[in-house]
Amino acid sequence: MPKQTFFNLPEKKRQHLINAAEEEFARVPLHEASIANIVKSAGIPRGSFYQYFENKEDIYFYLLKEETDARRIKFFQKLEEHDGDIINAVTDFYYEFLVELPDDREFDFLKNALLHVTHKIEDAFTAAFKGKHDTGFFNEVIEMIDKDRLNTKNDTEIYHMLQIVIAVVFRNFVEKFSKELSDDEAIEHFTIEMNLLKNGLYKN
Amino acid sequence: MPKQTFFNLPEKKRQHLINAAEEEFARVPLHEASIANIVKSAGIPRGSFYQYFENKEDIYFYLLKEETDARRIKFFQKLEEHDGDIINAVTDFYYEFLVELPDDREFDFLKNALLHVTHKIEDAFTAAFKGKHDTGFFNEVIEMIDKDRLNTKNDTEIYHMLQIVIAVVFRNFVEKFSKELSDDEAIEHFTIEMNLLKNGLYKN
DNA sequence: GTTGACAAATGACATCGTGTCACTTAAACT
DNA sequence: AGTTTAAGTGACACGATGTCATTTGTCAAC
Repeated sequence: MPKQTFFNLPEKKRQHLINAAEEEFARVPLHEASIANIVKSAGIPRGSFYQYFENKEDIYFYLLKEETDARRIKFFQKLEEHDGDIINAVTDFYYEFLVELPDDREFDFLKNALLHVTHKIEDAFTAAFKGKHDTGFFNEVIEMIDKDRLNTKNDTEIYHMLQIVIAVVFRNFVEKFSKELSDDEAIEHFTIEMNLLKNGLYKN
Repeated sequence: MPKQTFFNLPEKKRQHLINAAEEEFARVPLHEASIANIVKSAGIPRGSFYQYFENKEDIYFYLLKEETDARRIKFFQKLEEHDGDIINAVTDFYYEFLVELPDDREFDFLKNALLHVTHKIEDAFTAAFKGKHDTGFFNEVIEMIDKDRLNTKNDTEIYHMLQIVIAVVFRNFVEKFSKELSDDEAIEHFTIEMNLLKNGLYKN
């Protein structure tokens, strides 16, 4: 977490710094990003950066969380819109994400994150869906899901269903970025996989 | 790829260097590993390292490929043993991987890789299953699969089934390592998810 | 309005890591 | 032996990180 001094900063200066950081993280993935570039672009001295943040990761995960928090709200909206149909909700979510493309900087930021995923980054992303246990979002999703459509009413199994869906959604994002699929191709692939998940891979 | 000079090295010296590198990559993930440590531990001068490899990534992905190549062969064996039943094959594969634990160094090496996955690392792993298009391994798997068990005979859909299976297998490995699950827990989770994949998430 | 105390700002610096390059040594071939 | 080609070597230039002693700013109390 950023230090208190960061939040005490005048709005304008704080935005400047955030912009500079986003720019750098859109340019290159986390491990290639340099604090030197951020402070240079933000026009602040190096020492100041360390007044506000512990290190590079600190500001990175702060920005990433900001980003994913916004998406989580979107996801819950979709889940409600689709009456707890998790597959429809997630498909709509994926579709909307691709179509109303974030601006270039945001796009590149997420692209870099997804193509250079570490476990911590994946956690930050998936927290948008399943939430941390202590925040209770996971349970919230389970409650909102329409269990009548599902093959089971067992919470443990539903938990694993969510894990599967998240893994496949994630994979599709990565594939979209790494193979530079068009939106249409990406959505086609996504739909095929969601249907396979629904109906199962094997004959019954 | 390592340079020719590396392969020209006397067996013993080469093994020494490989050992030193594996040790370092077992200690910390790729981006924290230092060439300084490797050459120090291997007892070779820094300049020599660059005679053999382009950089850190070069030796890392070489080692990772060695590792995954061995596993790919195992996977094909399993696929044959289980008469093309991909889920059974992959479950057996997962089980065996966990039980006949690699030695500590190998274990930590893979753990570090899996917990700090980048797209390139994931590719190296999944290549073990699906192979590169140009090597034809993907087609090979498709041919070996018993399509009669599947919900479709369409190659495109089967391709996506494989992608799904790979994504879920991958997720289970990461979960096992990140949550430090016992082997029993890991296998239980895996089995649940494989059954969900087989039968589908939704009622039909 | 001066003082004192605390928070924030600053940039030089110590440290460490990378990749290169000019030079040395060894090997192979004539 | 002499020449050419490959491999070995470590000092060095460069760039990045995180720290710290010092300076600057702020604000309440007197």
